[in-house]
Amino acid sequence: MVTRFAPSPTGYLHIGGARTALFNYLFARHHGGKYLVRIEDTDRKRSTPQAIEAIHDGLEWLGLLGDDKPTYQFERAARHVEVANALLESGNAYRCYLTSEELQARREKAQAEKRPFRINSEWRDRTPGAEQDGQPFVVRLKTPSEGETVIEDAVQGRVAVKNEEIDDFILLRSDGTPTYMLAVVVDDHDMGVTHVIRGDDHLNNAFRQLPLIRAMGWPEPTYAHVPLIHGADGAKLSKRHGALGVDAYRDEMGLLPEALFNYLLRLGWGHGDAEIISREEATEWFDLAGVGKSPARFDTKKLLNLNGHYIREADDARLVELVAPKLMLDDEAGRALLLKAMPELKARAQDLNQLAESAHFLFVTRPLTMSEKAASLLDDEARPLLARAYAALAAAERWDLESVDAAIRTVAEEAEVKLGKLAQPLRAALTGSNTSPGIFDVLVLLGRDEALARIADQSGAKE
RNA sequence: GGCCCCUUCGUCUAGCGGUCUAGGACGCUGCCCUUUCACGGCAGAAACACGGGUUCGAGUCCCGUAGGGGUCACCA
Repeated sequence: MVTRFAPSPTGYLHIGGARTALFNYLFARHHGGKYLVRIEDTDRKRSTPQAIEAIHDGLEWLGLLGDDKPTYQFERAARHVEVANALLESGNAYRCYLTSEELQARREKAQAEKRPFRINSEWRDRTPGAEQDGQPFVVRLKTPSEGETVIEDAVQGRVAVKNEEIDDFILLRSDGTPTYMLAVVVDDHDMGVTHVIRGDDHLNNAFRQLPLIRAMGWPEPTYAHVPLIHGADGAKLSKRHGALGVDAYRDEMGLLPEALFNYLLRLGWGHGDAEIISREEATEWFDLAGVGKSPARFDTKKLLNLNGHYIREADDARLVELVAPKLMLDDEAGRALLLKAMPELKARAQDLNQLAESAHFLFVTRPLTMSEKAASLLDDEARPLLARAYAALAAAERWDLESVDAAIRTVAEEAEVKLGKLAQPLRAALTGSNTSPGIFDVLVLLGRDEALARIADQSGAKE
């Protein structure tokens, strides 16, 4: 059992491609088979090394690299031509001398007359004469013209198309280079691919590829055409709503790979009520029967919710490594402080950016700039309370959770105010914000000197 | 337009003829917890596109309608 993910390197690894890769990977793993990656770079004009790099990075980040080194389709061009020639020799393909201009003219004429257009090359049954000598030609496959072709698709079910709908598509261009349609079939065969799992935009292609496979007498793969992912508005996913490269999800959105993995898996596939699914469970449960036939819409909120879950589950040291660059933290002391604060910080972040932002207060230098809401907390009523808190904290013998807790609660009690009345201004003074981890945690994290200084800045208390 | 595919809460889905007064999750609303924000807990609003069949019985099968999507290159 062999599956493959075959992206064309004309851009980044987009979200739909990532899901296709995931399904191929999971299906192979589930059945103990092999999962391969093939770069479809036969379009030399549009394929770039940067795109290949981006795809590789994206797959690596998601843990979806192929089991072997990737195959590059362009390098196999000679083999593709060889197969085309074999087809020519066996009479399953023919040289067509129709030029693209002629074809274009026929297409337009058909359109003007509102007739469906089909390529109907007279060269299918015509032997080239002397005048064709040296003239450019393409090689076309002789597809069957009667009856129908049926595909038992593992996702779509039984799909039948009349053979008259299937045109004699091009195998070799007039410059002698192989087309995608030829290349996929040859490569899939040579790589031993048994299950072709891909976007359902390829379903129509399957009806062309099958006659080619049959002409060669090769074993037919099982097809599984997975519905495309749509944007939140139901339209095709475009750059505007989520068709970003996975690198953007990582770098800009601040996602963890396991969150995207889980989200993509649940998009179009379900396993009972399971929502949080580990890689191991996914491997154990994944099947093509569970893949829905209708396109799914991309939902950023749910993705973020999942990401929050995985952040809370993530190892603190790992999160420090991911967040430190966003804070431009390069010293050990800073990292140590971040690590110490991480259990409190990660409890309230949905993405790595929020996580970095929430840590910001730890590293700013006095005097703090107050957010609007923080500033409004520091009113005339609050300042004297802060001064009292300052005194109580300064007098504390030790500086740990227990003692600062006791000190602050005592101040609130003596001043006959609710704890919140004191905690909120304190939070503002200490963090410059109205939201933060628990106030006692903040005091301890900042340390005695820094904490007292920040309180003094806002209360007018003298050190 | 031709061909092909799809249609359960706003979204992702469970459902594979009776157990569905349709379940879960995200989101939303309310309450609880609480020093803030989150987390967590509890409660709630919210769907079988429509119309015909088949059947004792249909969200589940069939047909049509509407809506959505895909594809029609010497791109992949």
